[in-house]
Amino acid sequence: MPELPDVEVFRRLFEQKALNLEIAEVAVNSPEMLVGIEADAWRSKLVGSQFTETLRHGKHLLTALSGGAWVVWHFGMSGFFSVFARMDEEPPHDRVRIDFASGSRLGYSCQRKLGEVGLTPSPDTFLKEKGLGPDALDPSLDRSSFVRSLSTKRGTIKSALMDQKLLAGVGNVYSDEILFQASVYPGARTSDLQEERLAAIHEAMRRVLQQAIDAGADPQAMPEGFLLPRRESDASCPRCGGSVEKKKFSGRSGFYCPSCQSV
DNA sequence: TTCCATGTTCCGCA
DNA sequence: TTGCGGAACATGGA
Repeated sequence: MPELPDVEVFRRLFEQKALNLEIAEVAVNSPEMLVGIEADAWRSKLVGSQFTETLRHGKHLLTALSGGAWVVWHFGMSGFFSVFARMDEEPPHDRVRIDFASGSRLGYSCQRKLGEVGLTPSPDTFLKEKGLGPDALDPSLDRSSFVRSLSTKRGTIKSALMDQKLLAGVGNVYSDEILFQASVYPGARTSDLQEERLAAIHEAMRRVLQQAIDAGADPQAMPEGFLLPRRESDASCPRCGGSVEKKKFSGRSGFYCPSCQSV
């Protein structure tokens, strides 16, 4: 679930439900998911404090604490937030839970435990440490800088789009959608693509991510013509009606339409 | 039972 | 030396 659009939806939920509330209690049910800090130390940073602002970079969500530090949330393949108005509710696989003095609670669930929760002094420090590229929707990643950074890549265009050090936020599902919308075969060598095609991918990337956010990252609410709700081998292509194919590209399964997408 | 899953990191090979 | 691609990671559903 959690690629850029999903995390943006989480950010908005957090912004709406968790900002400026005193943190009364913190439960760390799966301490192994905390990175670089002990559960007790992390808890005591939060309790008595408040979240004051949020920032999303790619698939990471950073939330500022009134004490100065920032909590870093990463959702792996199965993470999400849930908010409860009542204290007697709790979702399954609740790895971390924050109870607010106002009586509501925020749960961080991550069934597969591939996510991470941590603490950083500042977003800058964190981004530098991780070596993340610019956020895929950042205006600074314009057509020319997108083309420039992709021009150094040797592998497939699909894996280039998913390289978080190049640009942050695009994962397996949205790389497929972007390439479908741009009519480019996922297994095309990046170095074989002309500049106009890279520019088309850039344009499709911005459009797809924004539309997915507007749809609340809900597959059923995506615009007509999206491949995303049809990630099955026997599905029909929303554009030509032909059959969607599934194939491994550098270890991940990609879905594409062989007649609409080409090198 | 075996395979697969929307993420990241590590290792071997070119 | 650098970078690509596959395996591994943890867990549960088909």
